[in-house]
Amino acid sequence: MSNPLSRRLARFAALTAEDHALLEDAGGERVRRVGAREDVFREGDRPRCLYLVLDGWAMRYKSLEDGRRQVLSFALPGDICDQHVLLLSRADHSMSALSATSVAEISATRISEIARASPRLLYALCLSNLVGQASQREWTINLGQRTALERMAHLICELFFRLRAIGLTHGNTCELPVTQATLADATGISAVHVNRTLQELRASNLITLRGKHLTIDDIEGLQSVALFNPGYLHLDEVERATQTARDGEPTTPPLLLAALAADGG
Amino acid sequence: MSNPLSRRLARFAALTAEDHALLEDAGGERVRRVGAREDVFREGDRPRCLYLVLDGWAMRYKSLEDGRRQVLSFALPGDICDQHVLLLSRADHSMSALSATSVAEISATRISEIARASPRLLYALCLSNLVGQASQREWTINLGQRTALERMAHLICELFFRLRAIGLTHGNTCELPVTQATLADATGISAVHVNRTLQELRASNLITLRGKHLTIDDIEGLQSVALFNPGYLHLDEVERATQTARDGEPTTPPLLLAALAADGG
DNA sequence: CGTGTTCTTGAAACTTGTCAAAGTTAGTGG
DNA sequence: CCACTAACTTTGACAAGTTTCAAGAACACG
Repeated sequence: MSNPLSRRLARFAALTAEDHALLEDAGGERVRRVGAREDVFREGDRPRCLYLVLDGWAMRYKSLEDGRRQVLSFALPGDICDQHVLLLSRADHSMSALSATSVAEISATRISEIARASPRLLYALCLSNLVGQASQREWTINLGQRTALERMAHLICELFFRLRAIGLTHGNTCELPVTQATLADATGISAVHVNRTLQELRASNLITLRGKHLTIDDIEGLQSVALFNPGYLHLDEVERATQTARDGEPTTPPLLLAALAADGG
Repeated sequence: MSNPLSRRLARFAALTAEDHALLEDAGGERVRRVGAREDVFREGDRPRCLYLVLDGWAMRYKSLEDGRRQVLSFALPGDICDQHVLLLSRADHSMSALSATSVAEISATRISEIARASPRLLYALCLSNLVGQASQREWTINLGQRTALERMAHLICELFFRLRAIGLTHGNTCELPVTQATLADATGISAVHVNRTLQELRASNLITLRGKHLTIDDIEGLQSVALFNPGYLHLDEVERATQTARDGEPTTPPLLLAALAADGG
């Protein structure tokens, strides 16, 4: 019940005891420890399995030929690297650990076993995938439309909300094991300006940031600066999904895949 | 054989005559004509079906409360709006036509029929979906790391390559029914600066752009300015997928959904 | 207790945005 | 088919935001 994948998927569907049991040994399948700054997989690698972050922070990123680098997303405990790695012949981006991290390697066949055994789990996996897409869209907007200050505030909001959803906050504080250089690669602003931007957020009494220790002093103020609306994170999708579990079929039209499972199962 | 969905999916898998037949009437299911600047669906709408662009150009976009707007992607003939609309209770972004456009409305049940009837089609649909995600990642990098000039060049490269793949180019020219204001919303730069940037591309003898008529004068030069690598568009994915069709099961580990279809079918 | 990484600061340069107005094009109705 | 209007493109001058470079301070690790 307490493994990260269970907790994650439980956000998207009301899982039964059997569902949890199914996920339980998936988490233990094969665990790999990755040190800070080490890659989990690299652009161009042949995909072998899905990676599930059990503990620690990771990021997905992609580089330009000349060395410029863009962080695509941060992966927190319970997050699965996106499924493209299984369908395409080569990974088109890399993933690396920001702190000491442990990741579970889940084979494709295991995933499909899980999905076939439980329509709820398939539904939850699809939703988890779609939430990843929604986040990528939000990052697109963040980079395209927001100012440096707004972007930083937005990123901090996202991380704080996500950490809170998985129980990794204490009141209004959390860890932020990310260097300013990495924040720069995530927000598309220079490292120097990240520094100035963080100072501005501090000066506005919105956050306190010392070392890797972040405190949100004024979450509403921060959200308002960031034009942050947590909807895209779908942190409470479970309400609708609960109906799914009850009726056997989702109340909203299912994605092609969810539909498949419902009919074909 | 000649409908846009067929052509699109044929890029991702070697389709049989039956596959094409299946797709044939899907395209005709229900066609809606949308005038320029008109919305196909709007953020907050309840999803009813998938939209397939048959003809004309459309865009997906999302707005900030204060009116700033980010284009998320352009949809050309053969493109499907992404599938999130079916799994989430509310659309989290809008889609609107850039020119007179016709879109087919494909119901969720129809999609799942198609997917269940042919593993190849399911596989192709999944790939189509993943290519959309890869594009979104590329846009993230574009906005985060490239300069205004590089971004414009990159966007033009993407559009030209995509148009060529669907036969909508004539030599090195194509239509570009997009105002500079829209290009601004897509590249995250101001409309005025878009204008200057286009002039710079013209001055470098890379493109000719008069009205809605675009000519690429030096595609290699443009790609090099843009740091453009067409790989993410997966314009030639069919090679691997051909194997799929032959062996009945993909040679690379299938996505959870493709796996489902292969086993459950 | 070094030593390398990360954070911070200042000044100057550069890119991009804003404002405002003029020119051009396209579409509509008389 | 012209005239008129609205939408779109182009221009210049200036302001603002952000980057770059360079150097010093703080911190973290072995």
